[in-house]
Amino acid sequence: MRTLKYAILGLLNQTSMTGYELMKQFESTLSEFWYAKHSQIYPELKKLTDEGCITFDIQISGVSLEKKRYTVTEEGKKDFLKWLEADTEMEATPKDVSRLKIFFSSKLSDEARKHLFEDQLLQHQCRLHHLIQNQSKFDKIPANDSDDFGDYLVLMGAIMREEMICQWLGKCIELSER
Amino acid sequence: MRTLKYAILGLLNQTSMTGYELMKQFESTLSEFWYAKHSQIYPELKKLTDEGCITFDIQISGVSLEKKRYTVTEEGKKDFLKWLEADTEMEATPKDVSRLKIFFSSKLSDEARKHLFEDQLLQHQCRLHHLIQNQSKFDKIPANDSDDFGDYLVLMGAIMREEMICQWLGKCIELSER
DNA sequence: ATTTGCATGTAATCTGTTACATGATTCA
DNA sequence: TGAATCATGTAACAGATTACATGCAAAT
Repeated sequence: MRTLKYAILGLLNQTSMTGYELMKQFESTLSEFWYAKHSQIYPELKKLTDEGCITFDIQISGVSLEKKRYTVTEEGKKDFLKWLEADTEMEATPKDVSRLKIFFSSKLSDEARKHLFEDQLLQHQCRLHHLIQNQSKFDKIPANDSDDFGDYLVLMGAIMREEMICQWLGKCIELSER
Repeated sequence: MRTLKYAILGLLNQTSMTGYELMKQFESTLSEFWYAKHSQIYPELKKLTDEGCITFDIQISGVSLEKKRYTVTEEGKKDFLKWLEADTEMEATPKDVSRLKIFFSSKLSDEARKHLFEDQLLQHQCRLHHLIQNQSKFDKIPANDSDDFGDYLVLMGAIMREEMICQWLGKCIELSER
């Protein structure tokens, strides 16, 4: 499906960047729904260059450090928009080790089961806290044609997801203690 | 992490099964949080046999059809419990192509963006409907030491997730139309 | 000076999907 | 008798992670 390709094209379509900056974007904003390590990003950038979707120019930082700043070509923009406009058939529910363990939780002792639920609850409460802090960077809802609009929507979605998971785990604890 | 290994051990720990029946289990119950194709299951069964986690006996069905019925060994049970009891550090948020598209949705026309949201909403409403139908197989909440307990919890979690996503997409449509 | 972060790449391995391949059984 | 399903496997490929590998720049 080449999703990494389109994630990169989409980001470069917002602003020209180096591979390192792309990596930072994946770590920060996009980490709630897509991500890639540098070992996957650099080869993909090379491939996209060969395919004519992006170009780069080399900038020298300091004395001799070479940076490759990548920019989307017209062909790359076309390619990206075509992907964005195409229908997305719903994927299978994502794999989730925690849910798998909860599925088998009847095999645990009462204490171990309780620990499993409460440990998960704590971790998700922590993530929720961070997301809410993140949200404070928006002082108002961005316009639907600004780059921040999608950012706002997915952050809202992430917060709703974590709230739901915390609720669910709360119910699991409740039902487990009957 | 060998998660497939433990998913298989966990299922076989409930009842002995053939590879084909395991595949069916992945397609039905577990599909909300784990799954595997037969092309991944059969090699993994071979590997687990070599590792001494499971054994099999061959049954002849009809005239000549050979079925391998797999059973967990004591070692396999120990291995499974050790995995189940170990702490699970929270994974990265799962990758999600739809959310990636929504992240970039400001690049779409008003109509295309509306279509994206409404198409997703429809698909998730449909999945929610199926999940609720599934839930009706439980006439009461299973005891926390029965095999059905985990089944009930993850189904509840899946329903809550789909409800949350439908709510989120509703809000996306709302904010997009301002 | 040393540590942290910037910056770019490759190699080996693991996980998972799609396609290839075969054959028996059951039901209409 | 033909189609759907049961049943088992392998091969090629795609996607992603971990580890290997190098070197510059900035801050302490």
